[in-house]
Amino acid sequence: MTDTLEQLLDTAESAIRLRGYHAVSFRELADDLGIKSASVHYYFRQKEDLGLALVERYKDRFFKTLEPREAQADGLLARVEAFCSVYRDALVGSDRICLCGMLGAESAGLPPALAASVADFFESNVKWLTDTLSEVMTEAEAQCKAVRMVATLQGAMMLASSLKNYGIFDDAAEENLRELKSL
Amino acid sequence: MTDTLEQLLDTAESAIRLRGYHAVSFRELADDLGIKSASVHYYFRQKEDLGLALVERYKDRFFKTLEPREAQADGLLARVEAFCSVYRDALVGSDRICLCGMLGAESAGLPPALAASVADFFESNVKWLTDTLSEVMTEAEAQCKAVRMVATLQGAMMLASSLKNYGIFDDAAEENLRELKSL
DNA sequence: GTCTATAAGATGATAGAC
DNA sequence: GTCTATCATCTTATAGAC
Repeated sequence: MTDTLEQLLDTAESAIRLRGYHAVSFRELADDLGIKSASVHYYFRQKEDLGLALVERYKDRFFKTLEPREAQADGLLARVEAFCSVYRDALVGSDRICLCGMLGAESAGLPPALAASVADFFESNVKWLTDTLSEVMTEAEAQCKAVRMVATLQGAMMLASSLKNYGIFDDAAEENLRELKSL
Repeated sequence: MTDTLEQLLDTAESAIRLRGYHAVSFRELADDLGIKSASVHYYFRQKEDLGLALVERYKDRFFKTLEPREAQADGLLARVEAFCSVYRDALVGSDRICLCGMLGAESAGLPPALAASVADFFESNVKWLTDTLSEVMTEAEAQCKAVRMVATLQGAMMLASSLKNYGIFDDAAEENLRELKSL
């Protein structure tokens, strides 16, 4: 039996990734856990604090999932494939888009600190890919391709979710890799 | 002086594209227009009706903007560039992401009819690009590239908005076209 | 840690006057 | 068309008991 804090984070992440930050309330999360909303406030004084904790946890998890896959990958293409596979697992494993994809869209309506933490996730993503791709091209070229790849993966999650068809994510992601292979 | 309905649609679209469907209220829209929320209900009985009207108007505007640019474009590449330019103008002209990009992310939390109308926007987008690209490749290949292109444009809007840097959209979009040129 | 109780305000929506 | 008035409900958040 997981403790309440962990259950709370899981439930909140799941709800926000499905419907967005403003569509999720402390009451609803409390109901899901069989507690009262005042108890949710015990863990997170404000909703913003919950959001910040969720994004921090999400970032940690993302890179902790990526690291061993990267270490095991043989060659540039395999490392980029590893990166894409973390995205794919996030989508397919939860039937939800990326937490930061959702919050990134809602950015302008979020508490500034939360929006900044989300932006940091994207910067880290782009940096990781840029560093990886820089092995075989100039850094400027690598950054363009890195930005495009993160944009494609995020957009493909949103599209696949709206159209209720994961094949769409795979089509877009494979197209990404196909281009890299022909390099 | 535009009439109230048009002002209402403009204000609502602007607010939703900035902060999301659930972060926008009838009261807030009424305040922006200097009227009362009961008057907003005169135009749209439910919030869902407003959402539906917004997406319909957005779809119309998108394709009415695209058509003359398509007609004027010379060759496949120019036609795809025309498509991308409608996206770019939507982002840069309003300092906001695509209405359907925002609602697509929030899809699972929206009234089903609204989510369906948003999905239809994406299907139309993919169909237009698939038909265009089919001139020079198989339809299966064209569809993969079409899906990827819409995903990239949508994701790039979200990224550019989160990172507050339009250069990011341009990098991703140009990368899209570069690939097409080398075909 | 979790509860009850409560506050102050927002929200979608309606009835009916002007 | 726009208003006032009102509703039931939800929301974030706090104080203080157990």
